[in-house]
Amino acid sequence: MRNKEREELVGIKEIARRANVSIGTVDRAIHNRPGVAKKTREHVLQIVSELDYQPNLLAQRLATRKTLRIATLIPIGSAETSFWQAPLQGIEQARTELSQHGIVIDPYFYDQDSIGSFVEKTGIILQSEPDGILLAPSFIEESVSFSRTCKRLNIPYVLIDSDLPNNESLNYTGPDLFDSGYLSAHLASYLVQPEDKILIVNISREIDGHHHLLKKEDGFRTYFDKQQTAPAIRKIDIRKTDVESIDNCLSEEFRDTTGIKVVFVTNSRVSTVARYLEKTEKKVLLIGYDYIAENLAYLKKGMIDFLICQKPVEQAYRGIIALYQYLAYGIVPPPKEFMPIDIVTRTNFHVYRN
Amino acid sequence: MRNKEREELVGIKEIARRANVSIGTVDRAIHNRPGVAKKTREHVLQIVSELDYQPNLLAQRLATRKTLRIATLIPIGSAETSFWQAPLQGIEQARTELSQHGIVIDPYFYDQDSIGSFVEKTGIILQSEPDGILLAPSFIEESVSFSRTCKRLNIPYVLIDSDLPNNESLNYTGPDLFDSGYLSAHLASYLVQPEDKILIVNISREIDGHHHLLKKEDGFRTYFDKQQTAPAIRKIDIRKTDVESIDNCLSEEFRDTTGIKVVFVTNSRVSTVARYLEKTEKKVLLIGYDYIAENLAYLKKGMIDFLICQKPVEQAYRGIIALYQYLAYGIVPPPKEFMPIDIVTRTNFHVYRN
DNA sequence: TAAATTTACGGGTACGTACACGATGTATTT
DNA sequence: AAATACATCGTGTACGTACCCGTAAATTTA
Repeated sequence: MRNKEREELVGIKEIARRANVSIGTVDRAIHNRPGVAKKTREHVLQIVSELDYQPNLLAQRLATRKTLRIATLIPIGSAETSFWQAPLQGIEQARTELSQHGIVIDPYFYDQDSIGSFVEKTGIILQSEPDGILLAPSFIEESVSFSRTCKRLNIPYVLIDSDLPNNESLNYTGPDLFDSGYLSAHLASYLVQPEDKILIVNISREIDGHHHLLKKEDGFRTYFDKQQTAPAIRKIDIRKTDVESIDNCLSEEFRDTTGIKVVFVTNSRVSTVARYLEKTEKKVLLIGYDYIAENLAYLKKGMIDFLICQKPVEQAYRGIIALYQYLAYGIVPPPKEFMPIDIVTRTNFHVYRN
Repeated sequence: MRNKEREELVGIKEIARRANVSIGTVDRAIHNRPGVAKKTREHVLQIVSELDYQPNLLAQRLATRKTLRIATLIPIGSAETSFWQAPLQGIEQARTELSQHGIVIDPYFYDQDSIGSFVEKTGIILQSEPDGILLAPSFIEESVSFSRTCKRLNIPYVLIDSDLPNNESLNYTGPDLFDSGYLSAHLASYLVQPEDKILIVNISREIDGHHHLLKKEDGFRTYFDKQQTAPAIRKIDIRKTDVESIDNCLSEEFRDTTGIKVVFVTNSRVSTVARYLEKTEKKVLLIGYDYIAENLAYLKKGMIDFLICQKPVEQAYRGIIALYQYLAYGIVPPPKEFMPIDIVTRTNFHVYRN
């Protein structure tokens, strides 16, 4: 560690010297605060651009003793799926890092099965008057309504996990659902012969609202629509998510249809399908979603062949960082930030970063 | 943006007040600099731990006007492969971010085909007395020798891309080559029938020294060794890297061997194989390495099916960050940081982050 | 034209830490 | 007992920026 070999870093002081004004005036000019003559301001800004002045962010944040408060609203991890632990982890990570920079993050949670809880929490958040909001929307209409309110109150918000129609958020960081379905079909295409059949399985209480699944299915089908020869594709919607109902629906399907070679489950509930296939000793290839404990168990056993993952931890982390950068430095993020579509198998899950 | 609601952040000043000493003494005690009575020091440290004092990193780096200098040494991007542009990009990214924190990064390059250039550059680097070094080793012996010198001079160094035997570096950030070969075999296993044959292709001037390739091949074979039924595996080593030589070698192989269904190329030169296969209109599945322009072109066309990628940009970026954290804050990184093994196809490359 | 007001600008202090220097006190030497 | 050495500690300044406050100059009003 050797001492500074100062490369004459220009600061506000040097600018003041060159412009023959005080540093106070330079400060006002740069932040175009009132109280500086037009001519003086132009002169100062002239020098600022000449010297390509870059403010020292350290000193800046040290001097502005502002505390930015960011509220996050995501579903709470349920017993049925541990998926939402991942985004929460990303939030915690951002919280730890940013606490050094005077950022406070307040996490809020809603019940994915209760619209009321969602509306309730949005009210509480608005009351706390945060400087920015990160939202993982589930209920389309209510979320759109909430986002309008944020817009009106001039509170910037970012979305993760799922985008909203006609969205005007500062940023969306999440998957392109269509593409992930498309990729799944591409993978499936390697696994089937023309005479084989493919089964798409949607498992969700409300498949209409959750257009998640439909977009993935659409992507999946679109891939095969483009091929000249395509296997037969069947699909079932399972609207009761308990084990027994799922077993029944699958049993029925496998009784009626022979030659199913690949099963594509459009969300993280793939483990329940794996459970069924294991129990009934069916030899089919299985593709599903999300790096969660339940699924990994079956991935290791070889019951699940491919998991499509979209870095939920990083989604939340990046969302907050984008918000932070905007609030603290005025950096406007790109409106859409699509996450990579990762393929996780039993031979690479051990080094996967969720 | 609302004003600070100071949550009485404890600083060195508050500690000084409580301990009835000056902030100067607290400073000495914390950094255990000399000049503090044993009793006083203990008292101060007592209070420090009671208050769970966390130094303000902003103020710290603002006050210590040290400039840390990090030298990086990687191969220069050659006409034959653009691979090394990626790590360089990671270096540049780190450089941009860290310039705010008083870190200077000096990139050096060597010619991957010239041991002399490597040795020469290591000499220049040592002469510049950097505070830390990031190295992408190619020549095993010379690199080991260089690392010993660093050790002796007490200059911390980190490795990327490829580890060294008996390595004592501060950190290695890169792929686990064996695992990546193993994964490739797993993918290949979905693509073949028992009667099919698999061809492994090593393309490199010095396959002995470049044990890269051998480790991957080892991982690949190991996978099939564990299976009860395995396809026949053939392999060829191509030691001349010009187009003509590669064409000849491949022609010979495909003339002598029928039923080759999958070709596994153990490095980024897979595009040259794709070129051959395209020209000769062979219908085989192709697996190779690295997200580089040459390969992407064939990926899009469907001539390459899978590319295994290991985030070279991030490797370099993380390596430098690890070095920075160590030099600036004394944070010791984990010795090995294995990168994820990513599977890139023509349906997900557009959102891949190299 | 003098007084009142507004506008423009400089000076000073604070943020939290590091470090040089100087001022104490205590122990050792002559 | 005085002189010296040394250990211990406090003070002051600096890092680069923000922001408050006071004052001088320019402008308007009486």
